[in-house]
Amino acid sequence: MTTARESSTGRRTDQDGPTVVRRSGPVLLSEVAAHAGVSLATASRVLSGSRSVGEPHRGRVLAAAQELRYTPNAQAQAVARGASNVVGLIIHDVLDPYFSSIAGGVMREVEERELVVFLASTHSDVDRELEFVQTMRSHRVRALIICGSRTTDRAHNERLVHELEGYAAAGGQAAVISQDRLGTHAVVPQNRAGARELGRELVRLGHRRFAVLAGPRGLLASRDRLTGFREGLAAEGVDTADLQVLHGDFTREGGERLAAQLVAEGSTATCVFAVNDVMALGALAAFRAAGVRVPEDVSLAGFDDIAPLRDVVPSLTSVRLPLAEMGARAAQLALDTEPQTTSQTVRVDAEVVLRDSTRRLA
Amino acid sequence: MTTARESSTGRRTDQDGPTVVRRSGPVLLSEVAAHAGVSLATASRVLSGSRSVGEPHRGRVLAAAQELRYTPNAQAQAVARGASNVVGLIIHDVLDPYFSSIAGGVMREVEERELVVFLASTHSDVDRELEFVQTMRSHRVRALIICGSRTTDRAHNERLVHELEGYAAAGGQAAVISQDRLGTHAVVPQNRAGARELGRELVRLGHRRFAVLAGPRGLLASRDRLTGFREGLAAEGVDTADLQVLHGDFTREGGERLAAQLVAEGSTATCVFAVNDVMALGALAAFRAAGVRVPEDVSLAGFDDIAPLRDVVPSLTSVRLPLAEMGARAAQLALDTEPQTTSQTVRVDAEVVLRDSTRRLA
DNA sequence: CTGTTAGCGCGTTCAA
DNA sequence: TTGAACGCGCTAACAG
Repeated sequence: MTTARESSTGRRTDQDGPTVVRRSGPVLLSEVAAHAGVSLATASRVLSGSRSVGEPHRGRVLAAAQELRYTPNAQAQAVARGASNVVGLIIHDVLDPYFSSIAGGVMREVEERELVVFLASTHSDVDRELEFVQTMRSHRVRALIICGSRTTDRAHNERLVHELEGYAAAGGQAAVISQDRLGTHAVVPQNRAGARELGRELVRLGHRRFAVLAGPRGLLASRDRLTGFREGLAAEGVDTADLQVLHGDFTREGGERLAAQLVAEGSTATCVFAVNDVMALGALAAFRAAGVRVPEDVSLAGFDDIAPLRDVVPSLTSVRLPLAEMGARAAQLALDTEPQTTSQTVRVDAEVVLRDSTRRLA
Repeated sequence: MTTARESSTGRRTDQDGPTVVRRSGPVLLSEVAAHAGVSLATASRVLSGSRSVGEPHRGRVLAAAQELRYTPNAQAQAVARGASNVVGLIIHDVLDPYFSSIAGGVMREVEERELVVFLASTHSDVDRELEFVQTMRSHRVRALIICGSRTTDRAHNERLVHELEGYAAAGGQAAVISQDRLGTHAVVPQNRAGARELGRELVRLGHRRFAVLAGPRGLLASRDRLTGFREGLAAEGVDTADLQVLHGDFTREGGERLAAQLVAEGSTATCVFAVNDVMALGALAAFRAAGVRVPEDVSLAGFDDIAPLRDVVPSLTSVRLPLAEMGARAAQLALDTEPQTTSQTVRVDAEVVLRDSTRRLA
């Protein structure tokens, strides 16, 4: 066996052996063409499946490609073709079932079209969100999907809109899953209406004194759900002036902390509404730890109806959102809409699902 | 406002207004250069942060880039530079907490290096796994991470190895999280040892009659855990000849179905080992539905110690795997190893965590 | 139907 | 330090 070093150009070493092909770096189309004895153009045509290929040649190119283990350079293809086949997806956290369910829906739709997805998680950091949008722009993603509640942070919103305008101007399609505030396509869960209906149902169960475990004040999803919940209570004749509202993180830990606080304060609420399910799960754990029984001592309701809810006892009352479908819908909006079209908004209904965690009061 | 149509080339329309720039498609580096009155090369230098830049120029380029909202074309950069900044990640399912935890770890490591991740989910379909490896190769990912148990499917393994050899030959780095069978770097959870220790602990709790809810027969993770479990029982003097083993899907539904079957058959086992936590969760639901109490009527243990376990009652005995760290470690192996180096294997210990779902027998 | 040629957007060498 | 020119791997006009 020869120990001949390869030429510094990193190209193939010419040897007299049969087909001993040592090389560094991927196989090139030009090599396939040469190996098949045709021009680069014809090789490109048969492998790109474009059109018109002579049968003596066609087969030889295919054979050469297979033998050489040729894999086209998607990046170069995208540059030459002027359009990439990747979709960007920005979420807060893969570990959060809310986001992973949506991601699942997006990916199903994306993979169906033989595209690839860039996934980035902001961990609720607005600066990272902005960075990722830039990164996605840079990679010329043909569609960009941003999910996660918008906030009242005007400065951030403006920068984001600015960035998205640049993206759109360059021919990119974007869709958000949350509130319709960015001038892009939008899949908008009916947070307010859903929470309103939940409020009404809970009052109908006989509850009058409520506490709400809310997210950060600037988070629109939390805000909308709180507003809707208030409306629901009011619609059923409950005075919401003294509604107890605690603000914390939009996470399991947030819910845990707030519920503990509720217990410590000796809240007299008979029913607690956590504005999302992960917070509700945290609250459930805190109540359990404090010896407060759900629903005997206090009723508990969440929002989103995430998958892990299936495995908790008592089963948790929630407001169902078709998460996977929302993701899929957003992907459709971004992928199947003609550029230069006015952006569309898809409203998604939320449905109250009463379960064991909310009891009927005597 | 003029309604002048853009030229068919889609380039900028020359107008006399101040800086009215209508164009289609992204802003180009050449435009930034022109706008700054410098050559393309200098513009490239300052924006790529390479070196030596005159201060009259440097500033003007930066200003022009900002004004024009220039975003470099990462694809073209990758082609010109000969190296991309994307990492490929192949998992089975984003919705499965096992995989999303690992994905979280991978992404943390990847984002720390200012890289991007391509995420693909196979839904346990080996053909899709192979397709995705090709796709990732095609996109010239600088690192590829494949997670999910290997199988005994020789044909598939060979094709996969073949594909990965091509990837490696082209200079790519790959790491698997599962078994070390692909000739790549590997992060290998000690499934067998973990299950063995679990078996011993359960016997020490007084159990003698066990049932195992296993995954598909060809799945190595399931097989290793079953083997280890057997060894653990045997080590404590339990005869495993008549160990009851049921095979099903490696999913929550699989666990649910098998547990229901166990109940229907009137199993006399006092302790059930589900080879992974999602199966255990499904089993728990099935037992609950059948009126079989855990752990009073039967003890139950799982494997992986996934996050959602926190919220189930009774708390589930499991074998802890540091999922996020495993993902991070795999990313490190693939990203921080010099190409042409022999592939490394990192063994990851699994730790038994006894909780309420497994009771001590009288 | 095929090969030649000119791009795609950018990095980088080479002189100047 | 700067700019002209070439190269990256591939697609798509254009002729033949």
